[in-house]
Amino acid sequence: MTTTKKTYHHGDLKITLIQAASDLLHKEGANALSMRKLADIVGVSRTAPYHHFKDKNALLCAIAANGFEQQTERLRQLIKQQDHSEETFKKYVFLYIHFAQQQSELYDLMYGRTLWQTGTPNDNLKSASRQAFKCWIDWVEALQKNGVLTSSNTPLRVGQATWASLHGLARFLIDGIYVDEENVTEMAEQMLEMMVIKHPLA
Amino acid sequence: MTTTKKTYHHGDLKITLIQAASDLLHKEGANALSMRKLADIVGVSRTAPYHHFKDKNALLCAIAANGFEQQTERLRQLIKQQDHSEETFKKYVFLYIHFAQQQSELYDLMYGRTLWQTGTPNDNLKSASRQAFKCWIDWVEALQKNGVLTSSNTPLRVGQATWASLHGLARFLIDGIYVDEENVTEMAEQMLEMMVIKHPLA
DNA sequence: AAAACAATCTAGACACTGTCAAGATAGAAT
DNA sequence: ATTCTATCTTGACAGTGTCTAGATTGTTTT
Repeated sequence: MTTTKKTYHHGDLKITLIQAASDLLHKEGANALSMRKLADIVGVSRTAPYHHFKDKNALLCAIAANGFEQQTERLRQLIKQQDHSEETFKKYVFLYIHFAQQQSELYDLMYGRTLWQTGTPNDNLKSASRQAFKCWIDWVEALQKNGVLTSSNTPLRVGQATWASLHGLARFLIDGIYVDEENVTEMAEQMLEMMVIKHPLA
Repeated sequence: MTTTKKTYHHGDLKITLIQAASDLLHKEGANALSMRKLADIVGVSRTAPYHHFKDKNALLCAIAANGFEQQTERLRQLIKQQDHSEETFKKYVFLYIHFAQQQSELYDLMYGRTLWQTGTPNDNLKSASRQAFKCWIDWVEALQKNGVLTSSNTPLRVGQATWASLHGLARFLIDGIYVDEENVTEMAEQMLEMMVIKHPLA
């Protein structure tokens, strides 16, 4: 017994489970993520995880909530460092798509029906996703004031419409239909052209 | 034995299975659609369906392919009856969203990762979805020529971008995140405003 | 320090899933 | 009439989520 301590009580099981689950999700996909396999990996009995998560849904909610916090933080960083310009907006669009591609399984979990429709979104998850949404809407409002996005509608509506568009592109990409990875840049730029207000050259 | 004939061979099993599966999918959702339950409903042993479909994936592909054919047909009808005007385009946008809402489980199967990423899309499915896509791109080209959609890019790119936007809205709606049913109309209209070219009033 | 309690972990079981293998039955082709 | 083939059945296996009852440990109360 040099490094690994083998006590009856694990000690960190909850955090360890979330980490192992996130890892497994990323590496082998949502389909390969089972409670039993997870318990095996962590080195604990099949039912041990149920003392920290009510059910599988709860575990997945925790992972998804983490994802939302990551994404919110990333957006906050970008806004803080830079201005509310068209360029920053474009940068975020590419960042968003990139995130969806790099973490496609996590992205699916965060925005997909597994948790929101089939399952039951946690309070934690609901709050984390709401925060991400609010952060976006606030920024959209700033972008509207700067003339980057249209002011023909409320920040809420414009925010929903733009995010939905982004989301659709992300989904086509990671679900593997109608759009392939080669043309992501072109696609995103075409989409930006539809979203961003065209100003006469000064 | 008045109506139901109880022969050893079913006769129509393949078609019956597709119909029962579509029905079950629509009424109880993809999660409730299992091969065994299906066999039970149809009144046949658990493994009988496997003589008509290689596996569950193949059955789902058949259902999804049907969905694409329906959608293509609907678009063709709309174009044939009407012109390539902005109004027709708007009509289709609402039709599309309506389809996604009314047949949300089918929509998810058609465009989701279950078949395209996790599973393996059938040749039938690939062909049906490609046809739907081609039909859309052709129409986009006509709409570009009529000045409804932007000509700043190829029909392919504009078609991808617009469809992806629609898809994103549909997904948010049916997956139950960030958009609720009350505001569908407003949302769709905001999206249309981003997509359709604004002409100076004649 | 001893005893009661609560948190955590375990093994066993149940119902469910997709699907493989081996055999039964029926209709079609020879 | 016999062979062939398509179709259907039963039995089995490994995998899933999760419930129950019991074991072990750490914490609190006496």
